Amino acid sequence: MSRELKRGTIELVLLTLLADRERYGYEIVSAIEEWSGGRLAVRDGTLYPVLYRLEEAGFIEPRWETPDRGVPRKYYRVTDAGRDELGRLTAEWREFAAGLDAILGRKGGA
Amino acid sequence: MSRELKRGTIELVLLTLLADRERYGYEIVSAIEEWSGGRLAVRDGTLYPVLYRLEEAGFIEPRWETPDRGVPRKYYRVTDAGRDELGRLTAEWREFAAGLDAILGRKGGA
DNA sequence: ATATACTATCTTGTTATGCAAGATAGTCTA
DNA sequence: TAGACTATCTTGCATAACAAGATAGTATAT
Repeated sequence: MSRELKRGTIELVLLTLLADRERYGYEIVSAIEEWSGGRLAVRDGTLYPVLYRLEEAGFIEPRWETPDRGVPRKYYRVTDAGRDELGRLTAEWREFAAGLDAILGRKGGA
Repeated sequence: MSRELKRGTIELVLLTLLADRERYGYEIVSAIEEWSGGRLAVRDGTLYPVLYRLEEAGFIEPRWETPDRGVPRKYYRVTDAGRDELGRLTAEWREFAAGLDAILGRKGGA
């Protein structure tokens, strides 16, 4: 899977997964593979910087959970602004995919 | 339109347009807007380097046309290797879009 | 005890590429 | 003689995905 195609879509993917429910970073890696039917994969070294970008932009909020046993987990949830952004990014993706599908000749894309 | 979404798709777009028929660079800029229904746009400063990449890879071939009047035009046509690459890129795009749509279309659940 | 493997977060350096901005040059009209 | 338009091409910048590695706790086996 080409690295370049993923550009600009990972934030959309993360917001979608976190809008479903609160998740922690390491969990998201496997969720992406599962939700995409094995078609998409993202490394954790890619994931964390994206989470920080989203947090700094106010789209998601972290919450540490430190269990008696086990490694601490940092759970993220989507803010109201994050849901707005999710809607915006989704619309942008659909518009882009529709434009590309129109060029490829596929009818009724996105 | 986000710059990042276009990443890795411009070569696919160019090969598609040039597989339709021979075209020159400046013409492709407007063809992209037309074919995409106004949804996609690419600057000429973006286009020419991509054409050189495709030419160097052996996917397209140039042909200068110098009319008695007017600025010379460099027409590109797709090679056999270019058609193979077009098929490969198209499949990759469809796989990626299917994966992302699967994530976007999934409402809750495991 | 120690080695391996797994969970989990985080950082650094590399690389690819789309684009803004500008250079160059010919044509056409006012 | 100026402006707008066609047409190709170059330079430098910003962004983001990733490989690779660091850190650290837990679990199992030998």
